[in-house]
Amino acid sequence: MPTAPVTARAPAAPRRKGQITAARILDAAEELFSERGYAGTTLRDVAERVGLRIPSLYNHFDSKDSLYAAVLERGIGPVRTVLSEYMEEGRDAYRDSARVVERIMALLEQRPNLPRLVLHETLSGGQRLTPMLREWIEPIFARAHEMVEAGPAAHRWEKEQIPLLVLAMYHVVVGHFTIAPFYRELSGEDLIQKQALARQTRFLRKLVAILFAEEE
Amino acid sequence: MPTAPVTARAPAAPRRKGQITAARILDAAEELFSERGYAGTTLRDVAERVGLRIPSLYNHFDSKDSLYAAVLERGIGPVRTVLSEYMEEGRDAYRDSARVVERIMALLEQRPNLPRLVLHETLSGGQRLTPMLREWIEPIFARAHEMVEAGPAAHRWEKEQIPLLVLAMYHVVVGHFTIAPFYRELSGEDLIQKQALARQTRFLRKLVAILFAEEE
Amino acid sequence: MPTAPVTARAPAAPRRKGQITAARILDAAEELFSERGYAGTTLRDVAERVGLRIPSLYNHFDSKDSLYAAVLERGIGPVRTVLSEYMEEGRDAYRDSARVVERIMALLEQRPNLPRLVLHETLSGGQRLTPMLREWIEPIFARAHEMVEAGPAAHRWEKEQIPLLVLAMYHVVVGHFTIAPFYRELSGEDLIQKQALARQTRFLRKLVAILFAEEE
Amino acid sequence: MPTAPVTARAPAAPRRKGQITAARILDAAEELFSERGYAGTTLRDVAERVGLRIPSLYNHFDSKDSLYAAVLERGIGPVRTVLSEYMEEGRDAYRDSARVVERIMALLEQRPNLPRLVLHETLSGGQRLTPMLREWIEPIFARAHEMVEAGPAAHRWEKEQIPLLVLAMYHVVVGHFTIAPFYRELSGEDLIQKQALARQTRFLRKLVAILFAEEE
DNA sequence: GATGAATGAGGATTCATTCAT
DNA sequence: AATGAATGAATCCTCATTCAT
Repeated sequence: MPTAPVTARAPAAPRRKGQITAARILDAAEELFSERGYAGTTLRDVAERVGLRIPSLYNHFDSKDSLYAAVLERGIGPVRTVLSEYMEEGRDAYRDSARVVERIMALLEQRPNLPRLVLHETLSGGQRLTPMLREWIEPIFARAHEMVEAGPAAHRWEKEQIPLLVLAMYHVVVGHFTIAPFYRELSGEDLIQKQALARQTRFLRKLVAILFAEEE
Repeated sequence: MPTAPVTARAPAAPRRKGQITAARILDAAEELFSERGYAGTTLRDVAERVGLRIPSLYNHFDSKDSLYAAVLERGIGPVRTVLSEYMEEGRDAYRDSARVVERIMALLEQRPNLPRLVLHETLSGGQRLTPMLREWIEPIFARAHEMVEAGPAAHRWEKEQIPLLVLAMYHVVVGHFTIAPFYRELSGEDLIQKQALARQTRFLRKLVAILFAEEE
Repeated sequence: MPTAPVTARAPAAPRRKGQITAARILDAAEELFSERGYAGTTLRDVAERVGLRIPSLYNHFDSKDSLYAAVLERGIGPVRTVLSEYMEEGRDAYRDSARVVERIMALLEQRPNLPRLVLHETLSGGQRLTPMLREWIEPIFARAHEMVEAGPAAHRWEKEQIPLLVLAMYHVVVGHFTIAPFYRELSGEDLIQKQALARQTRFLRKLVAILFAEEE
Repeated sequence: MPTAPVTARAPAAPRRKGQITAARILDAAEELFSERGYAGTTLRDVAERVGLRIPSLYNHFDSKDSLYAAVLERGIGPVRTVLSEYMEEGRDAYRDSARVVERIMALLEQRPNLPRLVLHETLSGGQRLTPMLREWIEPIFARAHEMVEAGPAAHRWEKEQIPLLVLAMYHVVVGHFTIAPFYRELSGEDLIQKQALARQTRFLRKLVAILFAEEE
């Protein structure tokens, strides 16, 4: 999907090559930015990985900064879409709460670099992301908050703990992806493999069940 | 040497001026490294924050790299100590499990930049940290694993989920600190303030109770 | 070829589109070169002003350098023609001396960027212009010199002052055009407008009259 | 004077070396900027001429731009001083009119690159100079205007010709310096040599005498 | 211990130019 | 004739580091 639809139909190949190159640049940049952060990534690295010379990058992006913005946008865009759909879905959101986690996991499976990308921003105060994320994350927190409050586990958590619970879920979901490269280095296991992700999804489902379940 | 053993002598005796300077450099560097990562932090930034000129830094540290190592060492050292104590403590570790979280939280309260520092390493595969952390984190995982297995909640979790559970706890503990600067930007609330940390500790205690509790 | 001999054919027949484009490029380049000099002008600027993309310029000119040469040639050509005519005209050149100024002013009115263009060359030692100008300017100086010597004001000026007088006239004529953009910025008045040029021409006539007049 | 007072007295050599270097950079930059303009001058050229590496320039100036500004300021400063003195001198300015020319010539003899420097700015509309020169040149024109109007030659020139006359004098004075490198290329003679300058000053004095003299 | 000055290495960016389409 | 894409060379500038003072 990143590399353009490539809908393969023969005729009218309009500017295809350029867009493919642009997508390849985005792919390379995404990996590097998510791994090394903005400052730690050089255009030389990006160009090398794509198999281009540095100035060629400028045929597709105006600057390192705008390349970074494009990477971020491409990654966040779909998530934003899914989440905003979810936001508006229905009032009985609690019932879907388990499904949300799965949908997000499915999404991140497609773009496993995204959490690391976002985390880099997060670590530095998110100067770049804040405007973008404020409108994205804020309603989610609000929604989640209200969801928990209305759910069966409401009485289990003090009101002031609910944000912490939401944050905790966020950390567990996102953390799984962010720790992956390090975990691989440490244990040899790749947490992002299909199988590992399935396991984690199951785990998350259970976690939700336990934490949001009614206390008997 | 940079970490300044605080050579105890007369307690009122002011440390050598040089050691004070070194500590101030470490402080500044810690903040910057944890916020911007290694590549994103320049010696100019560090020097400016300390109120020195760049070459003066070299009177206290051999290189940017060794400054970074010193920051890491100073931060991680105490944690390592506490944890290794804990590792060797006794076999009835489960009983202490709740206390561990609190001790770690108390530790991180002293050095709230540490998680972000470590996370930066983590994100990039931890080339720098791996050797250091392998010996630190690995036993913890092992220990935790065995702890959970021996605990009352063992039957609740499938065997293959236990590492995920441990990781999850790690993410929740660490994530709280790493998201702090961003959360402040977003909501204005400082998650690292004494009060917020106390609340989070309470929350964690409950979390542990729920997740590790015996299922009735 | 760039200067487009205007291959005469049917006078009404529109020049080839290519030639029109070439002329538009020359126009844009002339303005930019005269304002910013060779180094300060980029092909991007030129292309933008013409409404083309950079590579298209190469359909009309071999290189930035040859474009510059073409601009220079197109500008200087006519002046050279007029002057060489004048050079050969007659021996009684003095009588025409007033007329020369007017003819030159008329010429420069058509191509007011030319003096700035030449001046840029002049400032840098004229590496590019010297060969072209040596054969152009030198005879003029010679001629002017001889003209003044033979004229009625000869006794007023010491022999060694005559070159300075000629140079002075040159500076006044050329300077009027070169200072124009700055003068406009400063005072709002455009020295190159028809009216202002007419005034300057009258002023020059008077100047010539005074400086070359017989002293009684 | 550019290279610092160097008042040679032995003691207290405070930061002498750095200022000397800075002055040498200014010297080199002045020559190059005046010859090739801002865009045509590279820091590599400057550094080479000074015998430094490029980054060293940044120990003395913040940027190419600020180096340029410093060159301009150093050059224009003294002229500004002299002229502002002159501006306020006395009401009987006409009597001094001849002397002004000589004083300006003396000044430019010290800093013969200045006119070319200024001319470069002038050619491009003087974006950089305008603010600086507006306050410098404008009063001069005003003053000169009033001077001529009050002088004995007033009736010779139409009122609207007076600014042209002032401009003409400006062009002759400045032009002599700006044409010098080209003239040397052309004729081998150096117009900036002491002797040549003396001759030009005499010529200017005569010119003033003629143009501002009473018509009999 | 602190710093001004110098510098090799490298980083982002621009520019003129080429080539295939 | 026009242009998207690619690129070698160069430009300004920053950075970590060294050294003499």
